[in-house]
Amino acid sequence: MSDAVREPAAGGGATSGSPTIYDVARVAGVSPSTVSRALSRPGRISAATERKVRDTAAQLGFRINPSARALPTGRTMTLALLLADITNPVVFGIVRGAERAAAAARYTLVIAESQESAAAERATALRVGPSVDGIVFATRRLDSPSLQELARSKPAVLINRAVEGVPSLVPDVETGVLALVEHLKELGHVNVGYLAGPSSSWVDRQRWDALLRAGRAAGLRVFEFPGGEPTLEGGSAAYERVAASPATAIVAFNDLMAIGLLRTAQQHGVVVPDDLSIAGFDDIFGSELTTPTITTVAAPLEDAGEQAVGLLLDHLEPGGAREAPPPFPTSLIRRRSTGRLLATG
Amino acid sequence: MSDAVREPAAGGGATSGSPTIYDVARVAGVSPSTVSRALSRPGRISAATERKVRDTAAQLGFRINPSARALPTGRTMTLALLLADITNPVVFGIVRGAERAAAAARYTLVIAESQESAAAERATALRVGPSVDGIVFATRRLDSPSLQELARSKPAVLINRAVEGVPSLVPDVETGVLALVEHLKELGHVNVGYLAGPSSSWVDRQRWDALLRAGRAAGLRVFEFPGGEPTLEGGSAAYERVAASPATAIVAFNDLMAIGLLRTAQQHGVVVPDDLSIAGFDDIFGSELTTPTITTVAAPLEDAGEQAVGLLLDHLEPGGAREAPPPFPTSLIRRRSTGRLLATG
DNA sequence: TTGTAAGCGTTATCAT
DNA sequence: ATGATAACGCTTACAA
Repeated sequence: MSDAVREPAAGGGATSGSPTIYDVARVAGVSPSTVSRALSRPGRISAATERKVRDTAAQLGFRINPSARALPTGRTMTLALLLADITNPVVFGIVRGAERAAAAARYTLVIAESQESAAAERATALRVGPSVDGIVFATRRLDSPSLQELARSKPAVLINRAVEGVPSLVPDVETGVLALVEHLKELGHVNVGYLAGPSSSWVDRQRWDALLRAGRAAGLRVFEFPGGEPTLEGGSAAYERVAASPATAIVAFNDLMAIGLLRTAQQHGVVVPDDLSIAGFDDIFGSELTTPTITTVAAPLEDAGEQAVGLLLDHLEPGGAREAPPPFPTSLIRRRSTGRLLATG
Repeated sequence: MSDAVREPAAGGGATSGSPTIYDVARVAGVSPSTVSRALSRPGRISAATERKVRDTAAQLGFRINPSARALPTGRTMTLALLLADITNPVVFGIVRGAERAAAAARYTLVIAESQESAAAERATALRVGPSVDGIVFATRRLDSPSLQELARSKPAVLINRAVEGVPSLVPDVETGVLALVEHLKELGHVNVGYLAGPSSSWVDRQRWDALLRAGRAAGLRVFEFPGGEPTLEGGSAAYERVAASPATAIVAFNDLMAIGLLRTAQQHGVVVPDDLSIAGFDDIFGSELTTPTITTVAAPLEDAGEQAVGLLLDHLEPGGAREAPPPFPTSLIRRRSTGRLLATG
């Protein structure tokens, strides 16, 4: 049946592989432009012809060639999501949300990882740039000037980071941190240490700033441990410093570090939360698998990913540039890793 | 400096946006075809001209237009990875490996998720098909005929699944399961229950078959609990059945289910592994975060993802179709969720 | 409403 | 070794 299509081309175009609009046109008895219009511009054509064209297109198994379409239009219908680290659980939500939003808008999502360095991130952006209509940056190493420059040559949206002149989707850390500080204060903590993440992280600064402000306002003593890798190892590595400090509660840059710290502390005989309270950020998968489960400041990352793509899509429109969306909310999830300090001899 | 490029087109092509090979040709004083050759076919051209062309290309900030290139060549230099569920920790390794391999080969990786149904998976494959040179299927709902048909119209590779006529990368479950059975036997278990995953899963059948064989060979009594969702919930949901059964050790389809079962069992006062041993598959992030940590059969998923892309790339080559790669190894990771049964009154 | 024809930026086939 | 020139499959004025 569909073999009819495979026949050697009759005149027009070489029927090499999949049928083209020329094939559809010939079979439907219309011109190629009519086919094009019927398929991409419903309504600008008589209902009858449109129907006929769609039918024969379906019958021939016609699938539009995206590259061919992108050439005259300049639109690839593809978006890129740049990630620092795919295996970091924080990004799962973002990826899923972004993919969903892209698919819903009939866009294709390209995922690119660029662990190494700022240079690698730049290179990755430049590499995928030409094949996409826009980029969502969920990276952290790139400096603002580079980001601004990249955003100039290709529509871009930042997630979890704010840079002057580049649309972005950022969390409202304030709310979650405020709740966390309240929580710790209620539990009787006074000395609260912040286990910092990578120094290049915008989010890290936000979290520390919010903690500092809220902590002072609440009458707590807050201080910062130097930044480390945002991983289990990074958390583990901080244990000695934490143990040597006066902190009775630790707020880690993220759950990964919180868990790393938790495990190492436990290995050293520290009981959490009796001897030490630990909290994190992100509510990653795994945070409620530990014993005790991790108290954390969560954000709707899946929504964020979805909105980031939505924002990017808006900027792609001719009249685009919708105003900056409000920060997405964060909230405290109280679990078992925070508690009242146990009075010990 | 680079502003020179932005000048209104001089004769040739409309300099709308990024420079084309025509711009490079004009500036370098050669023909467009020479530019094309210099850029995509190093060596087929005089060293001097190639140098000149490359320099001016760099100077103008020329970036090749992938859509334009794809039109005559038919190669998009893009690959797709189809996933059933992005948030399932099992796929992280696969994604990372695949992305790495693709990037190394200068290919772009498209990620597409298709949770729902076989129909959704098919639709997704058809949707991304035209924009890519090949597809890696890491899905499970599609039936073999559909897969074979899809593979006919577009190079495809399967991961974690074997289908006649379609190249695939599958695990050697045997080895890991054998070790697991030995382990359980050593611990004194006799009645071993298998908590099955989705009935549509090829991997599920492999695991059960291997367990059945190895179990019988070892003189154990093995039996299967009806399949459930491969999630925490799926594992939790099976608790009642497990509790009612004679099993003293449970092998779950995957770690997610194992963890789900573990938690629900614990909530019911069951002590793992004293009262019940639990093991899983995949060694996902989170398996060593639980208390007790999960004994599991692991596979090098990152390598698998990398090799799947490699295999696909091979099939894209003219002389392609390298022979089927050997199954990738699996091995037992002994942790704390399995142990000797505690004698109780 | 529909058809004709000229691009879009590359590659590939010829010549030279 | 290099240069014209014709595709590649689609969109889009411009005509009819």
